[in-house]
Amino acid sequence: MAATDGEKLTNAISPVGISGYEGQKRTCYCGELNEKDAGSRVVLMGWVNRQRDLGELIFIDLRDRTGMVQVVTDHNRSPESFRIAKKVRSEYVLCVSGTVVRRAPGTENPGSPTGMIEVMADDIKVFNRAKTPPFVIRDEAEPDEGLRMRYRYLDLRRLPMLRNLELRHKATLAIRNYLSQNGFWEVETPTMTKSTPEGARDYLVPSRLDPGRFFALAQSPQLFKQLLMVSGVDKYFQLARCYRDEDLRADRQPEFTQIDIEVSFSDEDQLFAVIEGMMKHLWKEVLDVEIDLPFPRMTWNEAMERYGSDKPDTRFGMEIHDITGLVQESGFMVFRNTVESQGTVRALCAPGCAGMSRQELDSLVAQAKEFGAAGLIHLAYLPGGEVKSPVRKHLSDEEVAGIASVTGAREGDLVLIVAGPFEVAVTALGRIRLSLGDKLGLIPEGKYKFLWITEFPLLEKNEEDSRWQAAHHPFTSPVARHAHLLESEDESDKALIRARAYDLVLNGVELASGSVRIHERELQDKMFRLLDLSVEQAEEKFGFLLEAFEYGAPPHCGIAFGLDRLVMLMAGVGSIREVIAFPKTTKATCLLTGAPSQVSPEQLEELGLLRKADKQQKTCK
RNA sequence: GGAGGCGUGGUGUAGCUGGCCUAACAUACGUGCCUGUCACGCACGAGAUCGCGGGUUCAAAUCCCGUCGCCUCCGCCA
Repeated sequence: MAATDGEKLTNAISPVGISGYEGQKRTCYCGELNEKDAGSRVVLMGWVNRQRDLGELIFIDLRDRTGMVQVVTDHNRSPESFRIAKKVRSEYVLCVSGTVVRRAPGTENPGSPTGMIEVMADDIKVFNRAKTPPFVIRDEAEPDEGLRMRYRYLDLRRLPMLRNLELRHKATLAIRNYLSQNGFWEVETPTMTKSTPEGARDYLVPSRLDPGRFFALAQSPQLFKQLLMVSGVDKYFQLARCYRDEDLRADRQPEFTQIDIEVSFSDEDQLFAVIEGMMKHLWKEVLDVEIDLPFPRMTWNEAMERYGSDKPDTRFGMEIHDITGLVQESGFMVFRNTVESQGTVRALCAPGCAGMSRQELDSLVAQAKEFGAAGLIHLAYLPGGEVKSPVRKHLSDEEVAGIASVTGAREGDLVLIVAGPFEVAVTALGRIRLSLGDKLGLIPEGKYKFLWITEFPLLEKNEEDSRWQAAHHPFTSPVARHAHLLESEDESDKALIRARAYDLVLNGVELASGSVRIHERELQDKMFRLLDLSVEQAEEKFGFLLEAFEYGAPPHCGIAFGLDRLVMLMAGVGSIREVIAFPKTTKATCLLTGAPSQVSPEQLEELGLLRKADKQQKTCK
């Protein structure tokens, strides 16, 4: 029990005697010792991972951030250190002096990197004792994540977590080095800035000196980096903390880090080359993995057509196929009606899945519906040539054969079909593709498939008020061939305009996002008109940027990486919390510090958030 | 805003079609023994009113309702 431990710690007469740190120098780290060190005297400092007391012989696994090494004491050799070792417990903090020796034949531990040697202790000092930790600090242990976050400092003691922190450090260092060598300057921008009306919800900071007014924590340095281009910084980058008050996910935290980059007098091709070089450098430096350049490029349209996603995982195939032409005169009315109402019919082939059970099929249908599809049709191409499907009787033999031919389905395969509006049909199948790919084990481990997605739609319709809004942000250039559509009278043309916006995708994860910016005032004004923004509104929201652009803005473009996601993928873990030292829960709280917390009425009053009267009322309660 | 999963000694789990549960197992913890362990071993011991609140019942860890916490997903994230 915690209380008992506390008593033990404070009341027990120390049998070991805690030593202060008196300048004794550590000579090396535990995990770095090997056979070459045999014979040398060392001074180690670290935590007790485990003590094994064999009576007249005691082993201690001493741990620091590099790893572990076995310390031995026997009572003949050093009675004093033996006496101390006897009382040592897990997580005690020790200074061990001794000699590295090769282990006797037959006592080596091939399972440990330092298993060929051990340290014969002739002096052990205890810097500190430790309560029994709330969970075992061992690499493979996986306690409840809430508990890990509550005691994050203990969770981070686990070597895999320390590895993640180290990896993150190496990654950011490699990025800084690479960008600096390529002429980029790191410039800091304000985190306390002006609230932006569009985009994510802001975290607000009240101004004491200007009661009733608020700063917003920056959602990104977007506007500042464009101002820096106007300033002639030319090549900018920043590892910037960003804050967004939106619901959390495994890959989303309320505060996160962007690798923010912007360059002047460059187009996509030049920027892509710099970024590709950065990724190559990063993977080589940190993971010692060679990656191939250049990265393939795919337009947004093609990505949606083939993978039903704007961040396709191209580590495996199972692509989506268009069978609209095949079924436009189908006897199955769902298909025919879809085609007549300008919809589309798409299919994908799940290899070897013809034998799927009723239950598994039902779950696929449920998934498809969850992803927005009206339904999901399946055709099982059974071994022997028979085709089983709830709609088999509505389909002609030609249709059945045609679908097999287009999707590449063979005997034993299952074809899944969704009919509906383009984006609905392909995204539903795209999600099914991912979930099946995972289930069928089609996704290879250890592969890095980078991919540029280009020509995103410039605008998208806001579902709530059906207004057009910028898909990326309002300063994104349209592609030249669509510039004329900006002024088109035809409303449906707006959906067709493509932007000079791009994402870098890795293994199905959006790693980075950017665009070529508008740097001419007239084009920008057209853009605002398109977004139904009046001159006044634009002025109110981004006036300072528009004004800056009137003093000579260079053409510029940029990109921003989610550093947390990048490191997550490099570390091979499933959540960015694993690569963030002190993450927040899915309710955006910090279990370690207890933030967010209440503040005193005095504090609120000082900030102008509480009137004196309210305060008195509150205190009276 | 919505859907789902989980919550039982310090930790990880079992039990959860109600009663034989006076809650099991492993590990950690405490004491003792042990000179080659490395998930050390052996013996003994201590440790949980089953997240919290309410209900149903003769009887609730178990069923129902609510609530809190953690996680996953949808919406959301210019």
